[in-house]
Amino acid sequence: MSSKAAKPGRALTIMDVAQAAGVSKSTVSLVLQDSPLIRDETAERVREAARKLGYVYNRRAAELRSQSSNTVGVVINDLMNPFFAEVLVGIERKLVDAGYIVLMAHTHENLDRQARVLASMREHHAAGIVICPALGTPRTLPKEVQAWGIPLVVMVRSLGAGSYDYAGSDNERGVLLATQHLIEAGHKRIGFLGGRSGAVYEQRLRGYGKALEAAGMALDPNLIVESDPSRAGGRDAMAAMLKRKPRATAAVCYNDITAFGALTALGEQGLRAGTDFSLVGFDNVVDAAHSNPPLSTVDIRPSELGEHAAAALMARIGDASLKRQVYLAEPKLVLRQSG
Amino acid sequence: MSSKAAKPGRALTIMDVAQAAGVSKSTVSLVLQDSPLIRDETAERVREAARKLGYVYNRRAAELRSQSSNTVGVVINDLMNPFFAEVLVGIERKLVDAGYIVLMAHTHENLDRQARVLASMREHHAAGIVICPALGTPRTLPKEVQAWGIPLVVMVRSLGAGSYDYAGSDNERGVLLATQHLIEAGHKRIGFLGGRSGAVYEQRLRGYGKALEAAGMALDPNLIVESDPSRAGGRDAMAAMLKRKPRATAAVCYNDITAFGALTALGEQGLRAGTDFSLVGFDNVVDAAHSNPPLSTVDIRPSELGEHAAAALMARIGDASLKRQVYLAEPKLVLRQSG
DNA sequence: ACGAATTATTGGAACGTTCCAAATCAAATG
DNA sequence: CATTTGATTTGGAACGTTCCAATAATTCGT
Repeated sequence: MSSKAAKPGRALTIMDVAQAAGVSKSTVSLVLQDSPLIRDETAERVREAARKLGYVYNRRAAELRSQSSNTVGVVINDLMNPFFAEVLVGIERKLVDAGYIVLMAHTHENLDRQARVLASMREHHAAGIVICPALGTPRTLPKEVQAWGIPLVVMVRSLGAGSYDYAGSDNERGVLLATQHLIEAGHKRIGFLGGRSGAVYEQRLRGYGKALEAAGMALDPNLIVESDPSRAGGRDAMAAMLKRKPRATAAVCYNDITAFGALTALGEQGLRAGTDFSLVGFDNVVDAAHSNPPLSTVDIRPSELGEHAAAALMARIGDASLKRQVYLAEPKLVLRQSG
Repeated sequence: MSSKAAKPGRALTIMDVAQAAGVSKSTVSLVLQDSPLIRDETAERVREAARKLGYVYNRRAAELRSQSSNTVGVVINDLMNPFFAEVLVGIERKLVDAGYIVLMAHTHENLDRQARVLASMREHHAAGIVICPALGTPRTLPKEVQAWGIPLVVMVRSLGAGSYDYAGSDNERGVLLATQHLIEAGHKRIGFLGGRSGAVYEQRLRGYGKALEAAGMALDPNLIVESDPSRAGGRDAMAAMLKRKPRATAAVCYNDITAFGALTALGEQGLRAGTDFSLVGFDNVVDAAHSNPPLSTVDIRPSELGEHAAAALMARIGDASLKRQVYLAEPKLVLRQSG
């Protein structure tokens, strides 16, 4: 709003404010920290001077001296997937509301990039890091980052056993629910569509297998088709699935984004999801309610997941000795038109 | 990888490395900056010592002393829109490749939040900021941020006349192209669907009007229906549009995401885009190629746009006296199945 | 082999804050 | 009025770098 001085030689410092207010720099510092040590009257005078001069706090200097930090690193593997965008939004909101600011990096599933940005965040003295690890991330990552002395929470993709904080969802159960639903609807040939590697894939696929098994149905490998976890991937996967005979009549998808792609492939064959083929996704991305047709899916509340990850990180920053924190979103099946 | 010491009293500093390498702290500093002043042999010895000790560079201290910064602020208004996610990815990639790191904030179109995060980035001494301003951002913002001494580039939403750097697209021409296409396809009742306020909306709407005018067609306000720029909004808008009589037979959408919503509404009426109704979007988000059916749209290469914004910012950081930089993506119509 | 020119290295001040122990002030006590 | 107590305020050191001017080491020309 009101920025007066910005020219004078160097930047305004606490000393300039001190002088203008007729107090010492220490007093100004205390005021800026809202210390109760300073008499209200004095504090007000200092604040007034700061405002008048257009002083701006130098957080770098402050953090250097106090060995503190209010920046948090967030590393995301695939922002093109709206699921992660939602998660990121949740994280960011929670952190900013708590007074942090986010150092964000996108790895695009590239391990080199991931290593680089982590190192950079370390150099920047991030107060903590939340990461959704790129595919192929070594299980030793949490230990390594912790050795740096930086609190870490792993998100979505678990990294094997270990004592790191984690926020994710119960993937196995989620897909189990979805598959059961299709079974109950009377489908006899149910496919598992999309996705490929990684812990999440395995967990979801397991849920599929278990549901089939519980219903006494055989798992037909012919009905599992892998793909990139993207819309394009889902489209290709569904196209492939429709070619396999005997044809599936329903499928649970690796995630919503592949389900969207599958919807397209169905449309291209003149098939409509919900009537000609039953489809259910996973994630319940906000747009799942508005796809064509609206997608039945497993809700794991993505942005809440992000908020929980952020909360866990802040808790860990606050107390390094906390016991392991794990948030597992409880999956809920939400039925819409696609299946 | 190899972190040995992390315990000893305080954190490792340049002085520890100096001692271990048998040189002065100044020499170590020079080595860390890859200064050619230091003999190769000495430099190697220093690096070796640093590696052995597990030294990590303290960028905060360095930046404080040198009054430099390698962090850039990026503020985004709506990450839920894949268009912005793509733009962000482009920005991030370009910046990280150039050695910067991104301070990211999401405003969710909230002016308070925007003001807060900008102030925070200022305190953090961001080297520059790229912003896609929240709706209702005062036109004075660029001047204000520049007065802070922070290079700024405005993205997507222009902020009136002024000498700020800008990266966006030729919205009027883009929509004009789209509308002309529908006219040439023989449509007589063409709607404009979705979007609401802001510079972008006005520009796109103007392109629509101009195309109609050039073809000697009257602009029927009844065919313009506003909405949130979201999938849900687009869905509602299309539902509304289909109710107005006489009915439109085609529409150009404010952007891809509303077009996707429109596709859903069409589906719900048993109509298929491309045959029963022609629809064209705007942005060419990557998923536009894989919607159901694939969306005809105006391509403005979102991630490239982000890269250009980042490039402009870096150029400005490098030379404050540069003349105004403006990148306007040249829109290209890409025809797929929806229209 | 000697001073000049060049190349390498270095110590101390500085960046803008916070921390600490000590100094000052006001009020209260005896 | 001197003294103790508690509330305020303060100067200087410290955080871990980089910058600068100056010193030390090396190379060169003759």
